[in-house]
Amino acid sequence: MKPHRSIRLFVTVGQRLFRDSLLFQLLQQDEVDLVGESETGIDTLNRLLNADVNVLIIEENLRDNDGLTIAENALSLCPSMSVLLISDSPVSASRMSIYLEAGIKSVVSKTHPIQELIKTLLYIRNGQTYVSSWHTHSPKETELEAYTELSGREREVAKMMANRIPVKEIAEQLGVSCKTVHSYKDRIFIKLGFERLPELILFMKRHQNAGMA
Amino acid sequence: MKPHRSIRLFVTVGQRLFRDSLLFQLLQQDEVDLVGESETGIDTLNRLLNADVNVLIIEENLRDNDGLTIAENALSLCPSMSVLLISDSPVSASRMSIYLEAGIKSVVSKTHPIQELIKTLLYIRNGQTYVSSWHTHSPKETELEAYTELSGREREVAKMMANRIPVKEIAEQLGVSCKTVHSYKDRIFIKLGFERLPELILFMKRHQNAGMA
DNA sequence: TCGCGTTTGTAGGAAGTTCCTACAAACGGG
DNA sequence: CCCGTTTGTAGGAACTTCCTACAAACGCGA
Repeated sequence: MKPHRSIRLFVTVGQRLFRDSLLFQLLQQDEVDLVGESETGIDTLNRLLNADVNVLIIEENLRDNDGLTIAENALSLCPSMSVLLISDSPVSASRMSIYLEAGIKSVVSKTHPIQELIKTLLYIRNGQTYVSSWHTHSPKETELEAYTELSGREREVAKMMANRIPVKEIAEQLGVSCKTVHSYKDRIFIKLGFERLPELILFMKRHQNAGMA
Repeated sequence: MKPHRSIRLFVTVGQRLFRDSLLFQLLQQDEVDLVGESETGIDTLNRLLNADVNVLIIEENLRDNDGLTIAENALSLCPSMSVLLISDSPVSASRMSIYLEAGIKSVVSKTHPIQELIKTLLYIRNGQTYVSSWHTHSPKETELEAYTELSGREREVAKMMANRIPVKEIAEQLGVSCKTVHSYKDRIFIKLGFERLPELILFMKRHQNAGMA
């Protein structure tokens, strides 16, 4: 299977600060090709036509309109597009079915971690629907689970890396070669599904705190 | 002058999705050491004491309380801390003076680009106050300005990089060595003040669109 | 308890990126 | 016309990423 074709993405999020940080995050996925962004529903509708959009990520509550309405209109303009709605709070199953009927492919709530959004985006890009698990087990558990998968050495390295200790120094302190430390790093990232250091840092900080509580 | 000591940061932002993406952004600055995060004001107050916080970034409107009140209380607990308030909309000069009087070091609005937040964070870490320019010239202008500083070759490279064309291919197409392309990249990043590819991509996309309009 | 598949600790190579330095040719003012 | 700056070009050192390797330890089922 080929490394999927790129995602022609349009993002509609009201607040610049959050739109920016979301976009930076999304643009780290190298299959993401941003073809447009907007703050409002009307503007989004106006610009969707010229953009050959593949996936639309849109906030539920926009300044000028409600995202569901916009999404419905958008879908009648480009039926082949996948819509991912960002809701303010988790949606109930009944509400979800309304969304699905409207043709929306997935809903991610603002209470979800951002990885959820990215995972969902990658998932729905080919038109599948993705109903994220209503977390029968809390995300906390999943994370702890992941953590316990790390081996002793891996944990040591993870901790040190989360404290921004440079690879070289870690190698010295553990008495192994830099290459070895990199190997641990690779394995940690694979096991936890991370791609970049900030993810690891955040994970470890949260984990530490969770451990204390 | 030494590369400043680290910023012991506490972040209070209600929505997980945005908190996460903000944090990932902030954690890319390697002087940032996250010592805590929270969704609510009360919780923030409870935890500030044990954390030896250096800078507190806090949203203006929290679920349980108003950020200003929390910030004031927080400041009476740790007077040495710098507070950066994230406001929902740009604050007027008069409102700003209220904030400043309360001891808040800076206010960044959710309508601002995220670079503004980071710049401000780095600025206030030593206790200075930072009143961001009320944009006598629009950010658009500043950006265009920056763009015109790129030389011909730099622009070509910038465009190609923004389209995710790999360095090697750029080098071939321009008939120069990879090293040269890297040099352009370096210069582009310096001139525009960027640190990572997503910033460049977003900048170029926005610039293209601005150019078309 | 033996044997075999998996995980863990260890490390090397290739390719790519970042950061810094270099240098000649072109450019732009005074 | 001279000199400082910008532009086009590239090399080196150090580091990261990705992939492969391999022996020792581990765990589980016959």
